[in-house]
Amino acid sequence: MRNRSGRCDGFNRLVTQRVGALEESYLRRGRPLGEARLIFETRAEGAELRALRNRLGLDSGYLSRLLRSLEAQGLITVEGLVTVEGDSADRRRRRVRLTSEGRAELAAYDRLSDELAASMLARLSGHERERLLAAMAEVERLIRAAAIEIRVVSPNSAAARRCLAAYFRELAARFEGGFNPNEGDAAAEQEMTPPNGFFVLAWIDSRPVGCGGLRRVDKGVGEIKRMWTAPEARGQGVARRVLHELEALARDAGIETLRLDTNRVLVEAQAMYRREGYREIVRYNDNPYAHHWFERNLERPADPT
Amino acid sequence: MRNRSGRCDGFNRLVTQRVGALEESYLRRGRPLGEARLIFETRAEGAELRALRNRLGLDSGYLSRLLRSLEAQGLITVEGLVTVEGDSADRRRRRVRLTSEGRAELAAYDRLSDELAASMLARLSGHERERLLAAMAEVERLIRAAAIEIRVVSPNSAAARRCLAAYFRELAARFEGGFNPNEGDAAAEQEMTPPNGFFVLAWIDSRPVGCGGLRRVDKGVGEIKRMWTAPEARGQGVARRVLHELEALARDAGIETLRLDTNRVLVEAQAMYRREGYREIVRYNDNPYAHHWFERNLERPADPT
DNA sequence: CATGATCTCTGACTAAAGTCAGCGAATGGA
DNA sequence: TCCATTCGCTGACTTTAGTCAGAGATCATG
Repeated sequence: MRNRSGRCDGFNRLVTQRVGALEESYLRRGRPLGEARLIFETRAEGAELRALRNRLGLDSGYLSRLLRSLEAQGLITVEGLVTVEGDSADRRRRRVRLTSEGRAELAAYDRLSDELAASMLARLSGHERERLLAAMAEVERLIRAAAIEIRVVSPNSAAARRCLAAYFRELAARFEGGFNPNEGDAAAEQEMTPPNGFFVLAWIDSRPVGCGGLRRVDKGVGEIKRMWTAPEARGQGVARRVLHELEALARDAGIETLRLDTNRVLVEAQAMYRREGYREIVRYNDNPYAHHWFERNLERPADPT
Repeated sequence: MRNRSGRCDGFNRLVTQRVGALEESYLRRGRPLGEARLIFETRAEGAELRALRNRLGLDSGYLSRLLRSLEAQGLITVEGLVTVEGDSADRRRRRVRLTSEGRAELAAYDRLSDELAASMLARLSGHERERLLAAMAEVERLIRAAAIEIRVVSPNSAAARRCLAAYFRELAARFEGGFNPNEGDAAAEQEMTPPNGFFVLAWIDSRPVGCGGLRRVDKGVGEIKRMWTAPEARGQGVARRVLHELEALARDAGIETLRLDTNRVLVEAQAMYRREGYREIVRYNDNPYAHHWFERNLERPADPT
């Protein structure tokens, strides 16, 4: 442990130094770091104040003042939320957007960040450079994966309902003939409460970014349903973590066989199930939206073939 | 380029976040970050004010004030340099040392750093954890390597003389019969100035941490001498970088064959020369301190066998 | 439609971080 | 020996970062 932490320790000190150098270079643009961070975190696509406050850990009063200052510099505009599809948006919430000058500043900050990285890479050989970039990507991937937290929740909780609603909206958009949650398997969620089932949410930075449910269909048989990952969190192994959690819960509940169905357009999902040791089987239900049916025996390890 | 920098960018933002979390946890010990950083950077072995000022980028007045505050808390003592071996030390310079209370505080900060790392690792599987640690070690190693800078200097410059003096001290301590710089090859340094030779220093954070020299002994033949790495910078590839630089300079100067001699106790050096493509040859000089002689043809690639 | 909660904003603060000019002692070369 | 330089220190300052209480608008709920 000491040994391993020792290694982390060196890494911590090293990156603290690099971050120090980065922030120093930001300061050279003649703007306090708080404002620079705000521009940087808003990005070109804009952001809600809420999100900025959480991500940067700012007091709401302080944030407000920083925004006024950036507004006075002509770098941002603050506006109410746009109403999406008749949904009357919460008119208390506000959204920051970079003006074109603001986007130019953001680009300048991005350039500084690039330059620091480049100056760091310049003295390495091509081979070493590739290894460094690969190692950095690996660290990034794994730390992001470590930031995912899986928790069992009630399928009726507010966060769960938001995830399910987003899931159904996506199905309606992607399925060839649309999707009606009342057909298929309407009230499956109600069977996803202990002890006969579970519903889990995946969280990143206390934001729900994915879900999945398990219900018992027979003594030793369970079914996985409602597997979904928020678009902004894809490619980080969220669904895999959700699936593993459900499998562990199933094992604890004495379930040996897991089944699931899926639509033909959800090719990423099918690929993941195969990777995780699920094998295609014959139709076992009459879900009108399903085209493929999978099964896995939890006793056997999940080596993909 | 954009693509690659894009990856760095994500990494930068990620570590900025982690560093933010780390500093927040430091603040929980109820001491301003500036003081905490100072304790952290002083480490158990103490440090010169100069070094602290450079590493942390502090104004000398500000540093002084921070030190007074830590002194008042009983965590550090500030004292003059100790005179080493009759060398009259510069009595303006001062050195910080942690008291036993200070070391306890340092340990507490180290623990916080460990805990953050552990909480980060906790959600990963054993396999992933190992990959993360390996990737972090790789990033650390390569960034450290990238921080090494090699420059051609005069062998009479102050920094060069300091390195050579340290080198000779080390030889005197390690060689079985001691070492007298006046025997062997006394004034070799004088031949290490362009165009007939070169002397290079390796720098980390503008501190010289290693040296090496090249002199021409015949039309197409050169000799490598005075290869040394400071103890605190070993294991980071400093000597390898110095050697590569000298080889490149030799090539530019039309030298095809490089030779060198070494003492039997310098086993790390011998291993490095072999790794870098040098082959042992018969004695080519009468250096009384040499037991092994090596040679490499620069036309051939340096694959070790 | 009353009530409590939430969201942003303002004013009045405090603490921390950092800058600048200059002093006295020590040093290293001409 | 003199002179410019370096090192650490002090006092007087500014800027940045962050906190706290409360106001006004909006929202969710019974």
